[in-house]
Amino acid sequence: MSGMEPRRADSIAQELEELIFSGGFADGDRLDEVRLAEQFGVSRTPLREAFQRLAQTGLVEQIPRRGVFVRQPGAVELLEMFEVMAELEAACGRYAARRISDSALDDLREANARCKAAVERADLDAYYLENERFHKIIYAQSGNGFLETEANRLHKRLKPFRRQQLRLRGRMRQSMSEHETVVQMLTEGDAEGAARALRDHVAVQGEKFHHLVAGLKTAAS
Amino acid sequence: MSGMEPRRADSIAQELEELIFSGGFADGDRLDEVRLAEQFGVSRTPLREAFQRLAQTGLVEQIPRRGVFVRQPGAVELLEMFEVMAELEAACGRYAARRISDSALDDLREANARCKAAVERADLDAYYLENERFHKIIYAQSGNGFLETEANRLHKRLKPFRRQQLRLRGRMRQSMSEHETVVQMLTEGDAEGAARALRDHVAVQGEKFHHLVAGLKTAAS
DNA sequence: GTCAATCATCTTGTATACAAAAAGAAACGC
DNA sequence: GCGTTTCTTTTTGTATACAAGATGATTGAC
Repeated sequence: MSGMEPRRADSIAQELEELIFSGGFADGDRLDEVRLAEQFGVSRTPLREAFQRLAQTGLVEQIPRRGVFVRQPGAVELLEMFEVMAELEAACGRYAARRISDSALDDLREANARCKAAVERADLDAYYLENERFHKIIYAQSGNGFLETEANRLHKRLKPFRRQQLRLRGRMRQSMSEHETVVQMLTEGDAEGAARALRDHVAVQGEKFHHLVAGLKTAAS
Repeated sequence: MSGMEPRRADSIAQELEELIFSGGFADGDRLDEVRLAEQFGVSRTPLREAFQRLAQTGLVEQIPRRGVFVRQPGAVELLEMFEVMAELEAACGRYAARRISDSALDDLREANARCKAAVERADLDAYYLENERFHKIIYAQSGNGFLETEANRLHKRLKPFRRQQLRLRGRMRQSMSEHETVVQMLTEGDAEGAARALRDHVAVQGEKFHHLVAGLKTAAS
């Protein structure tokens, strides 16, 4: 995909991102420049560059003259992000309903079929992969490159949380039927219908997750 | 507002931002690290930090081992950005219709009245300022902090372009009447109506601007 | 004369060195 | 004993030095 050798700072940013996503750090943890530098075997310079990349996506907060601290979103902020994701997806759907190509519609149906197969096998990983394909096709078919980029950005940030939410009982099956509604609306060229279907589809994910997290908190207290 | 001394890199990023916004650089121009460093009287290190800030907001593009290049959006990309802005504002409006407080509604009416006064005086600067207040109130009243942040981010980026578009004949007056529709919808708690009014209000700005730029290009060729 | 290869130069990326600010510890006064 | 103040230590921010890739010129082959 890219024959270009990435700069060291880039790969470090990616690795740190993975670490934070996978729960390697708690909310508020300070990222020690010197410790991480020797851990990665580089100097502080590329690390500081990596920190800025992370700050840009909101994964860490840089406080001047204090340091950088990981920022794991709480239940409320997560719900807010899912709400925005729902709006972006709705917008993609509205545009895509008017602009989507026949071949893209076929791709959508194909991804959906593979999703269905994954549900039958209860294969969470496969489902997750095809689900992502499904959504990215819609982003692209919005015909708005900026919208597509923004949607992908937020989609990526919500990735680790969406996954947990899928584990809820019956969620995969429900999600599938929502996908089918989306495809139908896009096929009919119903812009508002597609927008509504996508908004609800994504918003429900956020709400489920919100309940999940809120529930955990209550249980822990 | 902030008693905190900003780091040097921050202020440099801001200055560069201003420079790019105000047309100090053309699309594709390369930002020379050493030249700018001595121009600002600092070393390359804080400049490189500043570059990353700018890359994050999309003002410049960093190409590994090549350098950073300013990226002035063209007519198409600008239209795309306005379309996304329209969707974000519509979302703010939809939420705000259910959540807005009475005092915020008063603030909105007040800002609108000052807008009107500015139109009468044909005072572009005053109009622009109050218009911004108007929109930011709606972002805040969405009750979704993440949405508010994202809306403000894009709003800021579109700032220099929105301004030019206001110069079109009759645009300020039209914009005013659109504002009044928005206030009415929010007062009535009509979520979909507020969303539609705001989407149209912002989308038309993008379209006007698109025509404006496209027209310039055609005339120049 | 054109094209290719090599070499010189310039630019970016990284490492190290230094300065200044914040955090923490110890001494002092009450 | 508690709070305050000073001093030490740690940590961030910036400058400089060095390494490696990219650009452009020069040379040579055909």
